[in-house]
Amino acid sequence: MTGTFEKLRKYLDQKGVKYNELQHPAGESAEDYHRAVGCKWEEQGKCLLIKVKKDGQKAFYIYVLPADKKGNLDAVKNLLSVKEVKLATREELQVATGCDYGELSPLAGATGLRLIMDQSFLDQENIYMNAGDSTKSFVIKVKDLVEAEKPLILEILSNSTISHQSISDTQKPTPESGYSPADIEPKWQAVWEKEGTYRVDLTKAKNPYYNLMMFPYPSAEGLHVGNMYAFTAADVHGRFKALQGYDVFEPIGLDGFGIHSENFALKVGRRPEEHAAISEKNFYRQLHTIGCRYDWAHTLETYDPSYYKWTQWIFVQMFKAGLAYRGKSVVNFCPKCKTVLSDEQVIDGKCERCGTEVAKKEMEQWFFRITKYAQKLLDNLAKIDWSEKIKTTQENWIGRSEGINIKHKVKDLGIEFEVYDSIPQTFMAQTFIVIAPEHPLVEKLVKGTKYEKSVLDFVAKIKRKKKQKSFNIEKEKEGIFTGRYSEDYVGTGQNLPIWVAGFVIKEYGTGIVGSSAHDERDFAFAKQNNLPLKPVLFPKDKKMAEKVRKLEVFYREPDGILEEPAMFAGLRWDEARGPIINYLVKAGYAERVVNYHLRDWLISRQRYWGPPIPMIFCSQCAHEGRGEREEMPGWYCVSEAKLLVLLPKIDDYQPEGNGKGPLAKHPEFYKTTCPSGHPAVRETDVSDTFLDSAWYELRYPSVGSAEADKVPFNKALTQKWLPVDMYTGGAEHAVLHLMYFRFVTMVLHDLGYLEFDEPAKGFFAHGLLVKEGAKMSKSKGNVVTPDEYINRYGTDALRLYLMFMGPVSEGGDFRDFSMSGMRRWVDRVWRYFNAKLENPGKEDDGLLESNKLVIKATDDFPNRRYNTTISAMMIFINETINKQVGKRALKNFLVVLAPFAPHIAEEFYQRLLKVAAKSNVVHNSNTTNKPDLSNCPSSFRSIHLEPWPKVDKNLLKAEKVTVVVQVNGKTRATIEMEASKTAGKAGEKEAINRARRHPRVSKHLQGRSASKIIYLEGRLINFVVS
RNA sequence: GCCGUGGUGGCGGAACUGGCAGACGCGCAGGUCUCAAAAACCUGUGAGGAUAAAACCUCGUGUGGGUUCGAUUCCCACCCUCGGCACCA
Repeated sequence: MTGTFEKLRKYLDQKGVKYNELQHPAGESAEDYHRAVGCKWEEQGKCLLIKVKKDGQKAFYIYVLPADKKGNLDAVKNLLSVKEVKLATREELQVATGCDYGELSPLAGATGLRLIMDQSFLDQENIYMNAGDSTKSFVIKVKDLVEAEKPLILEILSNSTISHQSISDTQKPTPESGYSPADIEPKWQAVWEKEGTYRVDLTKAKNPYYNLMMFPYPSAEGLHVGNMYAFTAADVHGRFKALQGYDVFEPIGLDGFGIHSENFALKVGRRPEEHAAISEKNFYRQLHTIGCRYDWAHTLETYDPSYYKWTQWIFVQMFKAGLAYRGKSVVNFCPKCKTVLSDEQVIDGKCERCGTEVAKKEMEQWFFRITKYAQKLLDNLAKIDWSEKIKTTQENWIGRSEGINIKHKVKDLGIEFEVYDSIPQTFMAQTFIVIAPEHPLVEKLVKGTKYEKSVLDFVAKIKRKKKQKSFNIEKEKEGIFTGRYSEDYVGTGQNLPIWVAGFVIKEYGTGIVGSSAHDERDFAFAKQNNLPLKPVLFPKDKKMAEKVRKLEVFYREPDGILEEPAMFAGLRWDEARGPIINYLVKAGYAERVVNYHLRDWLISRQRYWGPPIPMIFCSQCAHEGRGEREEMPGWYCVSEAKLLVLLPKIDDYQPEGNGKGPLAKHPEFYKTTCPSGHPAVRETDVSDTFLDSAWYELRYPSVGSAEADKVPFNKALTQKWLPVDMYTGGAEHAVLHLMYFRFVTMVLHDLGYLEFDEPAKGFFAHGLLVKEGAKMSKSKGNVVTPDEYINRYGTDALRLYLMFMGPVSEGGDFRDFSMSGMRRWVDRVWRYFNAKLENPGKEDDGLLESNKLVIKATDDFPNRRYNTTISAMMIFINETINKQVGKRALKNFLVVLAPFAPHIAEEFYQRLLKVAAKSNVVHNSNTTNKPDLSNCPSSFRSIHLEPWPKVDKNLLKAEKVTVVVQVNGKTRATIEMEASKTAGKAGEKEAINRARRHPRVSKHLQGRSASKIIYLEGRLINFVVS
């Protein structure tokens, strides 16, 4: 490496090129720098290569990466006054430059000069030149540089013949290592498939382990590297379990029904089912390449009629159990997707799928009564082994709140109503009542009074504002008096005025709130509307208390002291809660209630691409008050025998946003008869995509089974394999998918279909893989597909790279900088094994090292600390590369490697078996991409089904230990001792004596006496001196 | 505001249960080999000081306190990051 900064300076000086130096802010990494410069790493575009030979010495390469290819090309032509400039792809550049090594990005790893273009070659005067030192670079005028190098550049351009080579050519084995993932990976994938290495006999398996990962929805751009990150993490776990002797069932499928897929299909002008067919093919192709141990005999797609028939069946069960109902309410409506959304699907007031601002609309919709299960969803959290983070999030989302409903009666009208209060300690402070504008009671209160018009106008205004999203929830403290009073409030004889206020939420509690001086909102509302306030809680500080009394400040703290009612005076706010609730309940003024934040699951979607909701409505029956369920006259579910309700192929499948789905335009679909034979109509809405994925884990084992079209899930298989042992997925689904997933299982349990009431025993939340600090998304254009990287580095190296980034739970930042480093390591392993297998050591050689590795790995795997396992493997290679290593140690290493790099591990394990069998057959690595299975032995023994190595503890006993010697807690020396000699009194004495004699220690002990000596056997000695 | 998570070199990260801070890797620097590259291999790499060179010394895990022979780890207070929730009465 000669591309030093100073050399570059010298070069520029020599050429007379003017430059400025740019010092990068401290702490900026090369990545930060490149980002700042605005260069996109993943630019698929072409770049211009200029080779600059310098004074017969070393060569610099200048890479110009234009953002806008066409414009820049012309600019380059102009500058150089040439007719033609050829652009090369990165691969071509590699070939042309001979830089055919791991790091293929033209901007990274290139020796010598790097020239990075920001945006436009034409407009951008300055370019940044950075020579190896990422902390500073030169800022040079483009023209100056090109002018100085013109003769050379011209010469090079005229001479260089950039040949067109395909990507696969770049993967040709390098002569040094001979490692070619393009050869071995498809080869072993084919062998595993042929041998059924990952296929489990679902009925006979003795040790079942269901390893599930959240299936992807087939998006437009294909499987991205974030999916692969999650899948690899889950797969490593599954592979480890298999090595431990479990029969691991690891299925995969596609969540291809729903708005997201439909929106994309619409965008590209393709029919949803056509898009599904195309993306299915692509996804399964990609999923085959990422090296996971999928069971390809048990795939499912949610849009497959044989699947969604049973999604509809679940709807029917919900209806029969009284858990599906129609409700009219203000719902979230996405104007772009032209459909309603559940609360969970609205993020920051925007549509979860498309980011459009969500509007409020009053519509009648299908709901699932998930709130009925709120308590169970909460209680069961205690018995499942899910990550705490997810549990907490669910807990918060369910939002259980305990309190009381205080009884009220409207004066003169006699209407009774209740007011929810979760902090009733300050009930004596309540001086007025506020009611939500949407509350039905409002109309009754003002009917026929002089307040009627103004109140109803106010209500209309607030409704309008909320609809238009112009209701500022932070600031609005508007309200209006209804003219009514609550009579004799909790027996105090006081009448409290009833107001309508925009800030009250109709859906929470009773939609009516008792207001006091000890609630911030009420406080502000009262001040604005000149309502009385009566503080009853005061801080201990006299001055502060006076301020509270004068209503100068708002106050509510747990250590405040209550003054009223008299019987509780002197109690602290936090200790008064229980007694006060007891008092109010006993006196009959209130009753205990529990409220939840969780709302019912809005299930209908006015779209095309989903399972039609299997319901029929008969207006005649409705009129006569007949129906399948008493509370829902006119409604019948499609009988189980008549399922499936097939989604018809229609041409006008685009959503119109008129409150009805596209199916509503098709009488041939919706015209039917009710069970009594009257003409009736089918429901034309489809169900939410989250219903599709709320039960898929139940289906996987039964896919392809004899009665797959007769039952949603086979009873025996379900009993054997479920609940899921380990479920891996993203934390972002904590309140969406994971809540519905649990809910559906609970319902099916209560209906007697399942013996368990939780779908997954374990859940692991993987972190998010981001791209240079930003979330990968199509809109940002930074979605990375694994294909490209698999082509360049191989699946094994990519898997290792992803798992080495850090703990899987934390996610990571995908950058292609260090990936070449991992490929280098895989190359190193390749050479290592070639050498070791050629000349294996004695049986015990390397066993100590491999034992240490196995111990570390055994420890790390359950915690998914894969990064440290990989680190331990690197240490093993480093420690033994120049030593003799026996076959046992080699095998141990390969077993640990296998979950991460399944192909290379298999490759060398098979060679190892041959060596062990003293066979003279030398394995020829194929040079074609076609897998050659001819030399695959019939009695194929895959490394992936080998038992996890046992640790030989005797070996470790013989090892020397390092004892740390400290003086006053500061490490001054270390001494080596045999582990066996550090034990007991004798060991202590020996160790201390040796420590004292150590020059570095004695120096610090000189002239001072140790008042205390701490000895930890075999680990540490600490001399405490004054 | 509430709930949760985290803060360690140039970067990703490591450190068992309170016991050598910075494993492993990336990057960078120097070297070997090369006509020259690439690859490979070797060496160095927290900061500061000291020295001809070493040995060595001091500081250092967001900030300030505390507990301890000893603190990245435990306790208290604060600051910041990133998630999630939020007029929930």
